[in-house]
Amino acid sequence: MIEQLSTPRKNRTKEHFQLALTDLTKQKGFHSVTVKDIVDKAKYNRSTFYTHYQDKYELAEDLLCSLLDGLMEAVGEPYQLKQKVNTDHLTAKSFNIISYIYENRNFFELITYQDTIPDLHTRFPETILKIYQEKFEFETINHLPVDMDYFKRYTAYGFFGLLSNWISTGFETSQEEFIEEVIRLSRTHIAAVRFVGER
Amino acid sequence: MIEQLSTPRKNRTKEHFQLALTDLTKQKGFHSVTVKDIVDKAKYNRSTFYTHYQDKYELAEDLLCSLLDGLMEAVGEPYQLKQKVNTDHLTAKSFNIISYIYENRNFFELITYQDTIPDLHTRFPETILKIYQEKFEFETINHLPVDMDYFKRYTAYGFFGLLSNWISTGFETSQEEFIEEVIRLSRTHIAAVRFVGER
DNA sequence: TCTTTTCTGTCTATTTAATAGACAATTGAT
DNA sequence: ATCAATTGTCTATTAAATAGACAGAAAAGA
Repeated sequence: MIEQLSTPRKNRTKEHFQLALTDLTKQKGFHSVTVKDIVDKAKYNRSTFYTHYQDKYELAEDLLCSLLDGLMEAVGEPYQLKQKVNTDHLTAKSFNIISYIYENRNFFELITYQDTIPDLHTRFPETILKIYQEKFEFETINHLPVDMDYFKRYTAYGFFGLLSNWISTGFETSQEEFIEEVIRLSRTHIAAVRFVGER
Repeated sequence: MIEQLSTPRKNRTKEHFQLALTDLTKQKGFHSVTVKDIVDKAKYNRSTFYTHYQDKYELAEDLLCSLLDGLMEAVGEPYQLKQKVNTDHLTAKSFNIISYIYENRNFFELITYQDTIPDLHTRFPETILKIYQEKFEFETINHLPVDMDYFKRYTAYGFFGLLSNWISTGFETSQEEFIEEVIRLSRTHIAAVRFVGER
């Protein structure tokens, strides 16, 4: 009698629709993707689509949220640090944002398209910023006094710029090399990082 | 009242199990893949697995058949030729075996693994041979008389050797370049090809 | 422009694939 | 030798998925 909002079965079906939308968006651009295209690709009945989503925009929103929420959560675990870490000791392990994006590159490649998932181009960098705001604490080199809000925005968008390039070039440089580059640039003005706990 | 042997819904579920098995086999080797692994990966209930397959071996067999049958069928269409074609006029369009393998490279990469889908290492080349036997007719350079059974076996396994290398090197050379190479080698002893119709 | 086709969103009724869970037997690892 | 995990088989249950109709909107063609 209790109808579940989320079950393994529902999630599975939704994921298949999400994957279909991702591929179709790359193929023909989001605006020209039809619900029929999606159900044909995912091999479901058209009725099934409407039991889960109102239209393709709701599906796109769901897809976007799934991956951006996933990105947020990926930061906390499993390599969460408890004390502050000097940037000259930063290791690749700290950067699970990067590995998350790489693992889900099939989705994040969508930022290289113009006619793509709605709001992706704004909400992806916003999410990076949110992570910086909520999950990290920074210490400037020589304790230079700065407005930390601005500093976080500055470094977050700097990082976003590097990420965009990494994605757009088809992940040419390896994860490890890319992380090294990010660390090198961080050291120019960040003395230490603290990863803020979830609770 | 009539129970269908194959429905879109069944096929879809089976495909998901097949994909899960493919990935897991690459990850940990076929012998150590469990049914539990498969259902966890594909996100189905374990009971569901047994409504479709007896065990992982039956799934493997199904997967193997799907792709080898697909390969057979890919030859006939859509570029089936009706008259004989001189090898110096062979074009890339004739080689839909190659494009099929490339499109399904996620599966065919399994030949680069030792502990892989049972019988793949023998049945893949056997299928290539079967295609040569049933779908092609050859004409040797200068009409040199040969036992055509042997000739087909010889050229089929030669082609298989090239394919194996192409797959093993991670599809380094492009489809087009690879096809050109195959054509060049074919010309050394094949004067003409005829694609045999299905019916 | 008008015509035709395709797609949409919403709605039924139906069914069957998927689920949950128990069970003893088997396997694998320590 | 022991313990945990997995297997294969079996129930009963259910809700996701299907089939299909419908009028209206949108897109494509003439």
